[in-house]
Amino acid sequence: MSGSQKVKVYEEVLQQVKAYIEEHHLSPGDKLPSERELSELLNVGRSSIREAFRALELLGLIETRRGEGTFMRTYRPYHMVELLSTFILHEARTKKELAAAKMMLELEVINKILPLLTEVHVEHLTNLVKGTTSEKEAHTLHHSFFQYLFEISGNELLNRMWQLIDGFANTVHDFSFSTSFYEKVLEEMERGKLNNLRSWYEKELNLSN
Amino acid sequence: MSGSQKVKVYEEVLQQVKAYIEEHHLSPGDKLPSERELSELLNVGRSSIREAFRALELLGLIETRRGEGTFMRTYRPYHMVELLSTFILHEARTKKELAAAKMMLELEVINKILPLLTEVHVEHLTNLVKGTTSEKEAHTLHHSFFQYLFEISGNELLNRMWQLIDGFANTVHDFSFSTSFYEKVLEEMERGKLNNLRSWYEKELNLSN
DNA sequence: CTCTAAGCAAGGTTATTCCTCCTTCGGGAC
DNA sequence: GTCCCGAAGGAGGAATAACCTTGCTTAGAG
Repeated sequence: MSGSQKVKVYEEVLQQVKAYIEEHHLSPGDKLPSERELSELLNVGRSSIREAFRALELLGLIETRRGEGTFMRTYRPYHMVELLSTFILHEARTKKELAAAKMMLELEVINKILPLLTEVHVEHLTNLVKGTTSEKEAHTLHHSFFQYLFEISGNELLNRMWQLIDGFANTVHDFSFSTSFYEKVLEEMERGKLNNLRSWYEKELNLSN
Repeated sequence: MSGSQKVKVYEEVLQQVKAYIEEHHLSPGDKLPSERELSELLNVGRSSIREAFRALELLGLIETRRGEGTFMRTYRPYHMVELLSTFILHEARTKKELAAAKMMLELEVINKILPLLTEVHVEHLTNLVKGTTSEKEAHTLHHSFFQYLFEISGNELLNRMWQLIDGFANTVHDFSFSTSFYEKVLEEMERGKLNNLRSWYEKELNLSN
């Protein structure tokens, strides 16, 4: 009675778990309380705890190992990504928004690392591009290329954002770029200036539409 | 037992639900089978169905209305971005990283709306800036200014990302800008070109360090 | 000291029960 | 005939108990 809570228990549990994590400063790899323990601690049924845990697991935020327990995990787009494809298909708008966000992040990282770039970096990137011949590897190249840039930049936040968006984007759309794109980028990187980058990028996106 | 299933039931359910959706061509708004129905159809416990459903619900892929049933939902990527933001922002929260992400988004939105800008828009923004005198209102100005730009751009994903970062950043640090910044931006907006924007931005950020 | 088996803790899964909310539908009042 | 109200059924929300499997720990046999 007392005015019926609109909030579902499992949502409340999610909040509590989040609070627990922050309070105890849990990092990836650390163990969360057991389902039974939490169930008693929060005064909710074990099923509700499990519903919350399964949700977090699908998100890729926790990992649960049978016979051992539930653990924090470094976030990586995961099971979720595969599922999304079924649900997104029709949304042309979502597609565009994801592409825009992805481009923004990738342009930004290039901009940021430009002053930090050394010959070693350029060489590494050149090898990546030259080592890619088949179209099949095209996506891998794109990912490695930019992942490397994000590592150079050292900005963990931007990196996370990119990984997130990249994961989503790839379920919706094939973002393969022509190798000439990377070659041009490298060329101008060595010159230390990237003026037309945005327009190249947009050209590539139109091609693959 | 025949090599022990490693796959959890709720994961299997997820696949089955996905298959069901594709097979029956369900679109947003359509109803999914009830928990009890699915439970019987797939020969699994209702709890397992619920675990799968709660996970999908958290991702924003389905919506479940008590007393009515479970329905497909229009996918919105920013829903997920929001969920993950807590954890992502939590991982990397130096002022520098936050500022970089914020700047990136704000520069991006300016870039995007530039071709769409009309006199009406510019006038609205001018009034915002001129109507702000006290420092106390400085943050409000910044928020209204860019919120308006994001609305013009119509990109909900970028908007949501910005709101999350802006909100988080302001609880941790003070990011006030001088009014001359907005004046300069407006000036160049009317000229239709924004060359030095990035450097102005960085100058402002250094001031507030 | 080493190996093994028992025991325990933790997740995996199902079933039952009860509750609350929403929709539907039928009967009676007007 | 129309409108309103209430009962019934359907659907999700939640708790609890029971039982299984897995993995770790540990005490005891050798």
